[in-house]
Formats: sequence, structure tokens, C-alpha cells
Amino acid sequence: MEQASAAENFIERMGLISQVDGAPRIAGRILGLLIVEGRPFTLDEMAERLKISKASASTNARQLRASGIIRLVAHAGDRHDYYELGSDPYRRSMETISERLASIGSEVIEAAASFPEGQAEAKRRVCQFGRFYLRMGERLKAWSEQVEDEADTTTN
Amino acid sequence: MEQASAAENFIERMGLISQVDGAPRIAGRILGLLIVEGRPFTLDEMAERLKISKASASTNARQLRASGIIRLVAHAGDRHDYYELGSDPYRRSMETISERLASIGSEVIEAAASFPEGQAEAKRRVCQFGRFYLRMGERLKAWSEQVEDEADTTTN
DNA sequence: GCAGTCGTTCAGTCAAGACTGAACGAACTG
DNA sequence: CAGTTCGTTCAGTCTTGACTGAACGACTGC
Repeated sequence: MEQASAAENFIERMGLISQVDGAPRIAGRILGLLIVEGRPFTLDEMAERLKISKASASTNARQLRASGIIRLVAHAGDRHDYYELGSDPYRRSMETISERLASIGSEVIEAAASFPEGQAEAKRRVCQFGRFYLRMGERLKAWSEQVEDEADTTTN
Repeated sequence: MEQASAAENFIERMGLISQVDGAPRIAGRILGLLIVEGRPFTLDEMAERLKISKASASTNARQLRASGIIRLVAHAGDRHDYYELGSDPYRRSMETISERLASIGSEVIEAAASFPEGQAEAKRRVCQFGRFYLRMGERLKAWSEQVEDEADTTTN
């Protein structure tokens, strides 16, 4: 049995967290890797280090990129795609969540709008539910604009 | 093809939202049903209305109950278990999320503690990540204590 | 042109878990 | 006690989607 370093341990834990959240485990592990190492990685490096196929590395990295958590960087004279932690990755991920919440909120309110006359009470409850999501999204978005400041002030 | 009422439409939509969030679809549909109808339901009623087995109704209702979103009520002289929306269901669900975030945060920080000397930078980044989750949990918790007030002041 | 090196895509496999039917135990009723 | 009526549990099925290997297209340098 291979001795698990603290880094590997953290990376695997990130995978499990990601999995419980309904996201692919590999995505969490990639994020963990980039956090631990703190430098850009190519798909091949990620695949080798995490013992996954290059296909999985490509797919999951792109998905993480789509949610703004990691970003693609290029080095001159090097054809590789390098992925690294984006700037303010946490703020960005909060924005992504915020957008999703707001989207659900308006979706629900839209659904509420089509309720017939006779169900005013039901309509009211559905509307309230939708507004809860909207408010949550707005609040999260407001937070995300403070987070980057705090991150700078943390010394350890 | 059956004509889909606004209520059914909303319920199904809730199921999809729940599914995307990684939770069972039936759980979302049950929640939607309870929001729309605004009255207690027995497992049999839910099973019939949502066209699911009683086993699914039982399992998912209990799961929703565990996260504090719905609650169990009893009527005198009636052996049935009735489920209805809990008091402040949204606040309660936020508390559940908040606890989970805090739990992840301390888990990550704990993992960071086991980093060896030579990886001070990595340890710092992991710690920062953990603190982000902790802070997010704390904020959500603080906010959940205001939400119930706002809910009362909403007129429509 | 060809060979090599990227990232992506796609068909296929496989495992996780959602869902069900049937059996079960508990609590009533007569 | 037998007969119902609940809720729960468990074995089994089946769907979803994560993951992979192999093929592919784009690009580079020779």
C-alpha cells in the first residue's frame, strides 16, 4: 500500500467533496491538485499525476474552466494548454453559484405566473419560494464582491 | 397526452432542479407538491399524486425531513404520518447548507494541518481555501437568522 | 509531403444510486 | 387471537453519467 502524502490526501478529499456535491470526482481532484501545487499544469501532467485518462482531464478541466474556477494560460513557444487557478477562484465560483440561484428563482417565478385564478394561495407560495432563490442569488453576488478584498488581507 | 396543469408543471420543474443539484428527483417533486398544495400529505397520497411507489415516498420524505425542509405532523385519531412544509423551510435548508460548508471548511483546514514543513506555500493555499468555506458557512448562518423576518413582511 | 504532438470527441464500459415490488414489523381493531 | 393498515426495509432492476481507449482533426517542424 502506497504511503499517502498530505498533498495526496487533500486531493482525494477534494474529490470526495466534489462528488457529494453532485460534480464529477475528477473535477474536484483537479482543483485540489492546482491548489496544492500552485502552478500551471498540462492535461498530460494532470492525467499522470492523478492516474486518470487524458480524456477525463480534458473534459473536467474544460468544465472547471467554464465555471470560472480555473483558467487556461499559454507559454510562448509551447503548444501545451496550461491550466491554473484563476484569479479570485473562490469569488468566481460564488458568482457561478449566484447566477444559478438567480436563474432558478426566475424560472420558478415564471412558473408561478402561469397559475390560474383559482389558485391564488398556491401561486403566492410558489412565488415566495422563487423570491427566496432570487434573494439568495443577489446576496451571494454581493458577497462575492467583498471576498477578493478579504483574501488579500489574510496572511496565513 | 395528459394536459399539464401549472401545478404539475411546477412540480416537475422542481424535480429537475433537485436532480441537477445532485439530489433525487423525487425529493424535489415532493417538495414542490407540498409547496403547491400547502397542506399535509400522507405517503400514500404523495405516491398516488406523483405516480411513484410508496417506498420512494417514504425514503425521500424522510430524507427531506432529515434536512429540516419538511416535517412530520400527526392528527389525533389517525395513524397516518403527515408531512408538510416545516416552519421556515427556507431558513432551515440554509442552515443545513451552512453546516455542510462549515464542515467542509474545517475538514480542509484539518487536512492542511498535516502538511510537512517543506510545503509552507501549499499549506497556506489549502488553508485559505478552507477558510473560504468556513467564512461562507458563517455568513450563510448569519443570514439565515434574518430570513424569517423578511418572509413575514412579504405580502405577495 | 510525412511524422510527431497536441486537445477533443465519440462509442462503449462500468459503477453508483434512484426507484420499485414484495416482504416485514409494529400498532391498532374487531 | 386473526385481520387490517400503516411505515419501513431489502433484494433486484434499471437508468444515469463518469470514465476510458481509440480514433480524429488541427497544428508544427522536418
